[in-house]
Amino acid sequence: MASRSADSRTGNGSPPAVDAVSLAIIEQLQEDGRRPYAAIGKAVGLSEAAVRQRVQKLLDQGVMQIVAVTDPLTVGFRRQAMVGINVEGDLDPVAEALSAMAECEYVVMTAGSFDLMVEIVCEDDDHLLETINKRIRTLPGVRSTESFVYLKLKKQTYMWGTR
Amino acid sequence: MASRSADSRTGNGSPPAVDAVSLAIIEQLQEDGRRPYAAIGKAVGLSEAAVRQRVQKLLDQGVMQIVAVTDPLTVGFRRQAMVGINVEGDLDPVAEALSAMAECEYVVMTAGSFDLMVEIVCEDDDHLLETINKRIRTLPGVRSTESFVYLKLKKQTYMWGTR
DNA sequence: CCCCCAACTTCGGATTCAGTCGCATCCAGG
DNA sequence: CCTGGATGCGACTGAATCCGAAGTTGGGGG
Repeated sequence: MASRSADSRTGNGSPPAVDAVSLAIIEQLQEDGRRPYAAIGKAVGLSEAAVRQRVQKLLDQGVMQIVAVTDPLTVGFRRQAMVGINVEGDLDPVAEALSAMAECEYVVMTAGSFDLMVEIVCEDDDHLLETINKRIRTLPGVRSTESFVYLKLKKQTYMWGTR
Repeated sequence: MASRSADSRTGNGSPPAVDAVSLAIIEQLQEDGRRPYAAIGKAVGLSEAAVRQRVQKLLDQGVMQIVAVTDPLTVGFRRQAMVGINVEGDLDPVAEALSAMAECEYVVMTAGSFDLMVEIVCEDDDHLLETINKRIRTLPGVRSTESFVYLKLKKQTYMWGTR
């Protein structure tokens, strides 16, 4: 029962370990997020209902989500950049502020010569400049930034766990 | 008609501009990749079949894909890093080699003090070291690398075009 | 003016989804 | 060893959804 208390923890404990069958289900849905439960069941050796229950649980637990992902260029976002940021003092408030910005697609705290790295998705050069210069660099605690404008996206997969 | 010939091009011409209705459909599927076509139709003002046809075309054209995305930590990948790379000569062969590696989730050519930036997803420290030290740094043309190990992922969305 | 193409709607049948039930298995405690 | 509770699975049923085909409309281009 003492071990039970650990179960309620959100993420990085041992309990939420996804078993091999659920991994196989995830792989199926990574190929096609709309694949019918029956087809998945046949592929992984489970009944349709069992697959449905597992998928529902995986979604509820936040282990995976099923979403549409788009090519930014074709939906009108022509400028992207990775921005490395150095911060003075506590990282959290800066990370929170960045996360609240719609243009920040990706915010991560890192070890190395940057404290934070942020991926920015913008419509055009003006939008990108405005975002970096007026909104990020003016955040309290931001000491310096370095931008890496995207020239060409060569690979982008969503296949974690498919190895 | 001369402009017509450009239509056959894969991606970055003007033609594949996604109209407002398709954008609305994409937004629906970004919220829930399995939402029924009828529900989407009601939301965007189209019949169920019309939505289905548009979704199929968007998928065929590669404008979007519907996939399951997972939290790397919960499926056994505990070490991630962004790696900035400087290259000697042509970037393409290096980018190709990186794209072929399963551990490289994300490969992009950039302007700035790195030529390439790559996101690496690994199971543990050994795997990460092996990947960076033995497989990336030994690629012909790679002049230098700089690694940014992830300490905490603060935000990760898939909402391009939902603004 | 007519033809053609693209996109939409309607429609019916096959499939799939969403609950619910009972059963087998597994563990903890008596 | 045996019992009680919880969990995960397969089977079943009605309702919703998916899917292909066919018919309709509207707008260029010849």
